[in-house]
Amino acid sequence: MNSRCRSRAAQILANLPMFRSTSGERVQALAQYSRLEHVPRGGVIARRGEPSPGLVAVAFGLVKLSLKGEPEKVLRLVGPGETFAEAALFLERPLPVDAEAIADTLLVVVPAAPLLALLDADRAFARTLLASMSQRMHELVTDFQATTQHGALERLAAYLDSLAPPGEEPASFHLPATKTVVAARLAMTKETLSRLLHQLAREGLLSVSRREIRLLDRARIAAAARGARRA
Amino acid sequence: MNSRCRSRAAQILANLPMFRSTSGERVQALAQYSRLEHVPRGGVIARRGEPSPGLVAVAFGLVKLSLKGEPEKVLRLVGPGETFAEAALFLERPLPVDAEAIADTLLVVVPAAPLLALLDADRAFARTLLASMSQRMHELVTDFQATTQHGALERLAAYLDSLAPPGEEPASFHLPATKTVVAARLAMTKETLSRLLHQLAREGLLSVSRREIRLLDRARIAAAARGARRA
DNA sequence: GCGCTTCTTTGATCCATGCCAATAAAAATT
DNA sequence: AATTTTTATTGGCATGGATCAAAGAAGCGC
Repeated sequence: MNSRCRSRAAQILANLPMFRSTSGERVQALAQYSRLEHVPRGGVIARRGEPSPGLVAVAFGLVKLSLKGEPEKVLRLVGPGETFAEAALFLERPLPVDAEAIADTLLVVVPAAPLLALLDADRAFARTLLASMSQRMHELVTDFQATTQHGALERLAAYLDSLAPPGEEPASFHLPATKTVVAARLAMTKETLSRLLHQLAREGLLSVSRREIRLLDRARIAAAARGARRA
Repeated sequence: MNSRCRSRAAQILANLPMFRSTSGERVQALAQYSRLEHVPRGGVIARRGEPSPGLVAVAFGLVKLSLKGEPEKVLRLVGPGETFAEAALFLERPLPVDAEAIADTLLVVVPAAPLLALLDADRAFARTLLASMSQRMHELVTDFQATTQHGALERLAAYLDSLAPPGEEPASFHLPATKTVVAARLAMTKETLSRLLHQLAREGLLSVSRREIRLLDRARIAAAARGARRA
């Protein structure tokens, strides 16, 4: 890897929350061992069952982590500034998920060895990493709860509410991926998603156009997320 | 806490995989700051939304970690030699689950502060803890997959297969809790569990008596777990 | 811009599970 | 052993969401 790439990698890594408190030099050192990987839309990054490639950070693009099977379940959509596969660093076990780029994506892949070394060298890093994994765990549990205890409509409402930028109403934003992928992320079929979205539109809570969502009545969206019965 | 308790706590902690590579002295030190807690069957250990009490280890008994709501979902049953609430040590967020003793239980509760100190002092501990959390994460993902992608019968078969001791056939063992709790652990109602168990019994794959399960045909149980259609 | 491919919508039907209710059986309590 | 409380079984019914099928729309490469 040439020096331009190395400094690019260092820059990307330095911006991760995980390395917030790590010195610039150490991040540089990490970048030395890392590689940049460009993956086109649709490209496979890793397959379930393979050994982990190391810690993966997304510079730009979007990665879909999914559990293969019928139907496909999307565990997480990983965007710029986020990382995945941390947990696999500490287990011999192979990856439990498939990773695929669903947009043109640039990755920084940091192998396990230098990270383990950093763990010994930098005490703050250990805590930050632990915190980061704890956070991920918390999200998983929340998601699990949503999937097992709430209906499809509630999950959708909660998801939309979480995507909406804070502030002015009506809030407007884009879905991060195709509706088919979003549906899989929400543990429902695309048909169900389509129907629910149109139902909410009919009731005047939002409007949909292509991938753009406009929340017209956030209070009622939030209420729907909490499971309030509608008229 | 008197010295008898302290040494009891130290002994329990020392046997945890998490402290496998930690020196006896350090474990002793940890025990100094810990407290033993005896909780009767049915007793509440922590409620969702409360701040974490610290790392909790089970000496004997059984703890149910569950997501409250309709219906209740049991995330995990924590038995002797296991721990929970690690993740909460590194987040300000309150616990995402309820913890209740479902048998007479003895706990060792280690507050966050000495653990964080140990993290700095003992490099191996950081790795072991990370590995332990990664392991937990992996289990959660596996469970998530089972719940979202497999039917109730497959989940039950996989669960029974995982409980069965390796070796001789027919394998025989006890359910770790009442059928109602096991059902919640498997994300189904007790009615569904009852029906599935009797269905499998009728088909000759197993026999049930009280909480004792006897797997008569492990090959077919394993097949059912993989979703094979039955005649 | 044209045609191909992928995504989305909509309707009809089906079915695994949940929900309710009534026993029945077991376990705990006296 | 009798009583109460908790757990488990069984039947009947209701329903959310999956599945199948078939058009439409949008995006994409040529």
